[in-house]
Amino acid sequence: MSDKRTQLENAAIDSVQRSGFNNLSFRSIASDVGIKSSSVHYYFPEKSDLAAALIEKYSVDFSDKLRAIGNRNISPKSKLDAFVKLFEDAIDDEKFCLCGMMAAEVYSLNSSNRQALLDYFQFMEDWVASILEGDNVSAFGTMKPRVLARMLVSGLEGAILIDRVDGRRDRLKSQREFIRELTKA
Amino acid sequence: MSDKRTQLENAAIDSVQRSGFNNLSFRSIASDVGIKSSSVHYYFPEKSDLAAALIEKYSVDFSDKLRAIGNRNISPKSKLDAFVKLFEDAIDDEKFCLCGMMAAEVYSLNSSNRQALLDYFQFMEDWVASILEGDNVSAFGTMKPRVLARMLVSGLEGAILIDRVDGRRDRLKSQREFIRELTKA
DNA sequence: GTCTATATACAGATAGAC
DNA sequence: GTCTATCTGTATATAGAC
Repeated sequence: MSDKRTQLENAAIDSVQRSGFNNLSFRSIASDVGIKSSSVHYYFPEKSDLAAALIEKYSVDFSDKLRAIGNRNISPKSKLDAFVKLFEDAIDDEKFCLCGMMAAEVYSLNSSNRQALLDYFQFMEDWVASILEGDNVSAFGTMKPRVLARMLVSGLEGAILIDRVDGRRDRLKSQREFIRELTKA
Repeated sequence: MSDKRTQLENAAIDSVQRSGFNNLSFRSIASDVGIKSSSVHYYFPEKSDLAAALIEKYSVDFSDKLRAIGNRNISPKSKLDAFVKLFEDAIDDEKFCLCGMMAAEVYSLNSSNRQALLDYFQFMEDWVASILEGDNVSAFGTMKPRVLARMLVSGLEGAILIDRVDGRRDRLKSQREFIRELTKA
């Protein structure tokens, strides 16, 4: 059993991915871990402190996963497929990407937390670009890996956003088809 | 000056595109049009009634714009560029797509309103596919127009979601590059 | 149609005891 | 660290006068 702070963060991340940061309450995560809402303020004085902790933890967990995939001795296609699977897993849990969710709620975030979101998306883009710069990846016209990486990051965030509405995976599947074309050379 | 109902809908749509449906209050739109919140209930008894009206109005306005673009005597590339410009205009007003925003907030919508969101995205996808099925559009490997259309819809929703965080257009620009490749044949 | 007034619920945040 | 108690603000929604 991890410490209370970690339990609170995990409960909060789960809640934000399902129902957003605005819908997240000190009361609800307190109840999840068996304490009172006033005690949550001991760990996170204001809600913006909680936001910062959630983005940070989610980003670190996610970048760890991407690095692990990147270090595997598999093809670029397999790496990108493993990447897409992270989004499919979220859909199966009826979850959106935490940073995608908070991007929609950007009006309720301070500038520091907005920057943290941008850092998350930038890291993802850089990771995808590094994969697309490898061998066995086909160009698409004159589009550079950087541009294709942006396409994939935007495409995956948009796909999970829409697919989550009905729980299907139609748009995520189209992203997979695109990756197949890019990596069949 | 349009009637009160229309004024309320316009104020509400603007508000949702900026700060979400959960953050929308009867009080705020009442204040926007100079009446009291209890009077808003005369037009929209419950918030779900308001949601339905907003999605409906936004969808009709949007599909009118797409049909107008489709009917112009211009190239497929120009049509898709005009399509992307709709998203750029939203970014410039610090707005997200209303249906994209409400898709993120899907947990607070009833099933009827969820279906209305899906109908919106489906219409957009069908429209893009119809453009991509025309002449002067290049295939990308074995990807069919339907799949490419899904790529563009997801990609544009994700691009505006992320770009809105810092007000830039980096990801929307990448979508434009993709369209350029598709339509340069 | 619009108002005042109100019921009910829940939010973030703080004070102070233990 | 966690609690009880409370302050203040805001939300949806309704009753009933005009």
